[in-house]
Amino acid sequence: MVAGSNFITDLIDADIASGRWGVFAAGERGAAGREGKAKVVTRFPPEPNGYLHVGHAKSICLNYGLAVRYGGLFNMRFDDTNPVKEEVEYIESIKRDVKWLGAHFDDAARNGGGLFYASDIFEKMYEYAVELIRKGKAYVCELTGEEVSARRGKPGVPATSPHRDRPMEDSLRLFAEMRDGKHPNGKYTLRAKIDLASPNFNLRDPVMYRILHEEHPHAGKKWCVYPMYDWAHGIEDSAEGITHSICTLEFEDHRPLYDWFISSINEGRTADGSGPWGKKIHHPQQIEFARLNLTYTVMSKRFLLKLVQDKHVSGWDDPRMPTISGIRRRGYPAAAMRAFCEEIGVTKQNSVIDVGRLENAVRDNLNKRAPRTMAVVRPLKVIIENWPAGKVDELDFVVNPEDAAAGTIKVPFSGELYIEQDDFMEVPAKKFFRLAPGAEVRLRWAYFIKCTGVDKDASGKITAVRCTYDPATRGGDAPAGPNGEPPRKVKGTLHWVSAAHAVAAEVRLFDRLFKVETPGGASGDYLADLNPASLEVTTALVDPRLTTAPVGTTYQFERLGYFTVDQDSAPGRCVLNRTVTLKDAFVKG
RNA sequence: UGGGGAUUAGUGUAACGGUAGCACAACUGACUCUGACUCAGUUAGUCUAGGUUCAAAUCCUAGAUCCCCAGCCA
Repeated sequence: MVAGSNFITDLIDADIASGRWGVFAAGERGAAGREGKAKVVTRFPPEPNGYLHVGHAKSICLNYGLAVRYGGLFNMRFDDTNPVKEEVEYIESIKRDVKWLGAHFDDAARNGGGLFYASDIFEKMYEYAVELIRKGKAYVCELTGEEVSARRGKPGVPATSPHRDRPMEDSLRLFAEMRDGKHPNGKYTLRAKIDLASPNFNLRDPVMYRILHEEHPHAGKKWCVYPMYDWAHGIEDSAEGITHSICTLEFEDHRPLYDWFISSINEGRTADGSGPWGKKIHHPQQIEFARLNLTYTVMSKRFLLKLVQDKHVSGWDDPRMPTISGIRRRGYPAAAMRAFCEEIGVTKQNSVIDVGRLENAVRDNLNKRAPRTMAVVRPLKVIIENWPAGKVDELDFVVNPEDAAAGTIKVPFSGELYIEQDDFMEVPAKKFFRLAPGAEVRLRWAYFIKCTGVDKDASGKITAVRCTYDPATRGGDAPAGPNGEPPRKVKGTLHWVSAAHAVAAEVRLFDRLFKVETPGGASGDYLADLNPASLEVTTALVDPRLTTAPVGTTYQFERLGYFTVDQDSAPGRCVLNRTVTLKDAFVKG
C-alpha cells in the first residue's frame, strides 16, 4: 500500500490500469510533459455564497493532491448557479484562500487546470436543456413551489404533475419565454421527465431551471433563468473534462441523477458525431467521501454567516473562526493544514476529528520554523537586590534550538525584570518547580536567581518578587565545584524580560469558540454553546524587535505558545494573535 | 413503515480469505537551559447471531446501530 492511498486512489489506479479515461493529447491543457500520461482531472467547485472553511480545505487538498499525485490537472470552478446567495466578495476570498492553501489552479506547471465559472457555460446548458425537451425528456411545469411540495408523494406513493405531458412545442416556447424574461419568478420551471414514482425522490421529475430575475455576480444581467445544481453540475464537469468528480456523502443519492442527465444528453449521440444529435459528451464519474468534522467546531456555512452577521465574531477572518481566512490570520501555516489533511485520510465513514490534531499539526510545523522570543503575557515584577545599580548585561539568546542556522541574538538583562505571574507561588503547590520563597530557578540564558521575599500592597496583593542572582551562573549554567563537584542544578527555567527594555504589545489570547465538544449537540442551538471566554485581550511585554516584524510573522513565545503578528498592527501598535499554546504537562495542584 | 450509505482500541485510519498494524489521545519512564521538542514503554479493537472454510475484519444469511434524502439551495 502506497503512502497516502485511499479508496479513491485505489479507484483511480484501476482506471489507469484499464485505460478508462485515455491519455492527455500533445499540447492539451498547458504544461508540456503531460502528453501520453493517463488522464486524471479533478476540480474544486464551491458555490461563492460564503467563505471557505477547514472542511473545504480537506476537499481542496484531496482534489489538488490527486492531480499532483497522478500528474494530472486540478481546476478551480465556481458553481455559481444561484445568484440570490452569491457575491463577488466571496469569489475573491475563495480564490485567495485556495491559492494560500497551495492549490495552484492557474499554474499549468504545477498541475493547474485553470479557473472556470459555471455561469460561463450557461448558454451551453440552455442548449442541452432545449435538446432534452426535444427528446421528450423535459417539460415546462407551472406548479408553484407549494404545489410541487404538496404533490411530492411519499415512499410508495408517487408524485404528480399535471403538466408532464405538455406538448413539446409548448414547452419549447414557454422555456424560451422564461429565458426572455416574459414571466415572473416562480411562474414556471423546467423539469426533467424521469420517474414520479421513484423511491429516490431526487428522480421524481427534478427541477432543472427556475426563473430568477436577479443580477449575477459573474454573468451580470444576462440571465433570468438559472440552472439547478443537479442539472448544471455534471455538465460543468463534462465540459472541463473532469474524470473524477469528487463530492461529499450527501450527494450519494444524487448520483443516479448526475448520470441520468449526461446519459440523456448522450442519447442519440455517437462517439464520432454521426448520431442525430451529434457527438457524445464526456461522462465523468462522481465519487463521494465523508466531509471533515472537528470537535468544538461548527462547519455550517449558514451558521458561520450568522456568527458574522450577528457580530459574535469580528468577521469571516476572525482568528477564532474555522474559516481558511480565520486560521490564516490566526497564524496556522498552510503546510500544517495540508499535513493535517494528509494525516486524517479519506473514507466514506462519517467521523469527527479531535480538533487537537489540527492544533498538533500546527505546533509540529511551527516548532521547526518559528524563531523563539521571550515575552511575558501576565507580568509580575522581579527585583534583583544584588544587581549593580544601572548595569545592563547583554546575553546570548538561541533563536531556534531546532534550527542551528537561526543563530543567536543579544537580549538585555537588568536589575528589574518581569516574569509570568504563573511562574511564582507564595505557597508552592506540589511538584511546582518554578519560583517560590527560598527557591532557586534559572532565568533562561541568563542567571540563577533565588527568591528572598515579596513586596505587597495594602490589600495584601503581591506587587513584586525580590531575588538575588548568582553572578557565577551567567549564561544560565552553574560552574563545576572547586574540587570537580558536579555543577549545581535547578529544576525550573523561566522566561523573562528586562523591565526597562521590553515594550508593550496587545496580545489576543484565543480559546475555542465553543465550550462543548459537539456544539448544538442535543438542542441544535449552537449559540448556546458559544464559549464566552474565547477571546481575552491582554497587554504583554515583548522584545522591541517584534514591533517591526511584518504582519503574519510567527514567533514562539518560549514556554507559552506561538504568536503571530496581526493585521491590526500599525507603526507604534503591535498586535499579536496567540496561534496555539505549547503543550503543558504541568497540572496545578 | 421507502431509498441511499457506513460500522475495526477513547478518536481517526490500515489490513482486499492467511500473524489485526499505524497515528493521535491517555498513562509510565528517560532526556532536557522551553514542564516544549525528542526517545522508550504500557493500556486498549474487528456491531450482534448464525453459516461457509484448514483458516473470516474480509465471503454468505439474518439482525442491530448511526448518518443522509420529500428546496424552484448546493
